[in-house]
Amino acid sequence: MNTKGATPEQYGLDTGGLSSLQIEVARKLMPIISTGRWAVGEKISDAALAREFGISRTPVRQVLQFLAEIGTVAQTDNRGFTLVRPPPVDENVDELVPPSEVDTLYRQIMHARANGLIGSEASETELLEYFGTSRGTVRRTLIRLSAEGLAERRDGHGWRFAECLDNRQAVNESYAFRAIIECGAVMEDTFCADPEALEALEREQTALLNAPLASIEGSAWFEANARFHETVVSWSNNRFLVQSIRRQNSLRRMTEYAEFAELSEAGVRKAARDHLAILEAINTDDRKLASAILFRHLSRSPAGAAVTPGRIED
Amino acid sequence: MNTKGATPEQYGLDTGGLSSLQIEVARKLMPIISTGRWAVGEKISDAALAREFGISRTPVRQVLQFLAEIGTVAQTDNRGFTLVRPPPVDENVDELVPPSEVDTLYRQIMHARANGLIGSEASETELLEYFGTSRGTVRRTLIRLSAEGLAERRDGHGWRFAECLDNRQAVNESYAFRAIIECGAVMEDTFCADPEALEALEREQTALLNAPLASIEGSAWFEANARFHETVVSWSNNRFLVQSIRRQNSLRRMTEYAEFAELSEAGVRKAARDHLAILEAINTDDRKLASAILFRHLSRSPAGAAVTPGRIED
DNA sequence: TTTTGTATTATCGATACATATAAATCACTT
DNA sequence: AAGTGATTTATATGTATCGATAATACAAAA
Repeated sequence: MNTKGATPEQYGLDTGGLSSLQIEVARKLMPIISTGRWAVGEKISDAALAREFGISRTPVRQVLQFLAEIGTVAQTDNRGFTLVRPPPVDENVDELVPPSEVDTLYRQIMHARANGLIGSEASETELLEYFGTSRGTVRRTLIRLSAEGLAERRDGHGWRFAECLDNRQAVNESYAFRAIIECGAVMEDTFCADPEALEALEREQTALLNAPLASIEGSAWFEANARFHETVVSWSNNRFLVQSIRRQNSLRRMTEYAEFAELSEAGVRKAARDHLAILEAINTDDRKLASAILFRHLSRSPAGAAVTPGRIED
Repeated sequence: MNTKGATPEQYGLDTGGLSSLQIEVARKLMPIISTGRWAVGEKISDAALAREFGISRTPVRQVLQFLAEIGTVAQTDNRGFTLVRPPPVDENVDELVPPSEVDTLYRQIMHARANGLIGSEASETELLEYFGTSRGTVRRTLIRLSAEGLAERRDGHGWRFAECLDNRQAVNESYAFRAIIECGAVMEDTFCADPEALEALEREQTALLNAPLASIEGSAWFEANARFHETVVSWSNNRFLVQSIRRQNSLRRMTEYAEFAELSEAGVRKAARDHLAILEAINTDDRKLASAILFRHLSRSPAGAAVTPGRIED
């Protein structure tokens, strides 16, 4: 691999002139359009979107102008943007709007870590040469990893990566940890479910329960689960509990890169049923029941008999 | 305020020529010497210390040379360093070895936030000018805050601080979190106390129970507590539980500086008694009892009646 | 009055170079 | 052989500047 003077283009990345924030916006916006929030011909307000995303109008307008170039929207003088036709299907998104450099490197590092290609410690320069990116990208990626608890600066020089959930022991500990955190969260005095969010989760889990297995993407399944657990814990209104679950999700996401968890019919349905039962219990404010189901849900059978070794079910 | 070409000295910081890593080492090393690990005249091995701290010999030697300058140790040709006399009492530590710029700014930001001097959102430049430090320091401090979940980058520009870094709320959440973690740890199947460590803790806590209040250093008290809780959780044999408590301890170590936890006779004795009762229960393997005492120990009275607002008792 | 388009300003990111300093190596003493 | 001191090398930091771009302010149109 060429490690010197590498430009993004060499790696097939053509950012199409969009900045990283703009890329982020584009990748958020396109699915929204796809799901039909606006009818064809309807006006799309840049100011509203800016407010929704919590940023200024400038990057939003730039993305809309980009979408105008590819014919998704049209800009009329003094009348703003209107939808012409929904953007090309989501699968092309990566091609149309490639992930930012940081996103890419983030994935590469996670992948390399999960497969043992890089050790638990590394200096910036090492990574820089190994992946052939710029120092800044490496730096920002590491900062992001550290914000998620997946890496931390060592005293002196270099970075240390979190160990991955790469062995039976670590996975078991992770489950035990989550059981403690999540059951504790549900039983907190300050726990208070948000009805809207609860309903959204119910819809999502019901869909997972009924959809044909073949139509469920592995990553979609993972993210739905992660969202379920994180949302439930967030109702505890305790930032440290939430932070812990986020970290766990990040760790689990990382191992997901290594193994392509094949979904088993039984596992998926069981998990979705559990999730729905938990939501139901929360909805009727039977927190003890919710906690009990959660505990069982997160308890691995001690022998690990029913579970393929090293596989992550939920 | 002059923001260009500013040197630490202009702000009253005299780092004594020590780098941030060296400062850290010095502040770790001096208490170790104080507790009498080495007798006067005994040799202090730089290599061993470097190994212990997980860094190279270079910064350790520089610190030792600094300690030689102030007469704590002596360097003899080809015979390394030997202890001459324990370093000046801990209270002078800040004066002798001022905290690093990042440490300082960290505390300043926490303090400013807690007192409403800065809002929940701020740009780097704002902080930079407000506190009169360098860009790099601001950056690294923010990164650290974000790693601890107390701040996060906003999309676009600027940073957002955690909702209420105003301490009351955060401290309550911290207590609730620790109660969940520690009680969960004690009740784990894999929990197994190490007799030696248990005995050591008992000795330490007994000493705290009986010592005259005036003789108890605030920081020593804090560290003993931190050690107690971390050790108990470590017996759960769950790396994630241990990690969580470590993080909590380091967070508390920082906030402790912001508020000057004055020790109250009643508080100190009560805590030490609680700790001893917990150890006793663990020793007889009555884990339910241990967990119950722990829970009460970590529960703040809801009205907060007995506790000075914003004070950290344990 | 609200929304849109444009101009201005503020902030951050990228880069480069000089400096500081931590790590690694090696020779020497004990 | 182990530990120490000095040297070399690698790495990170500090500072400054420039350019990109996000935020904001403002003018014009609906």
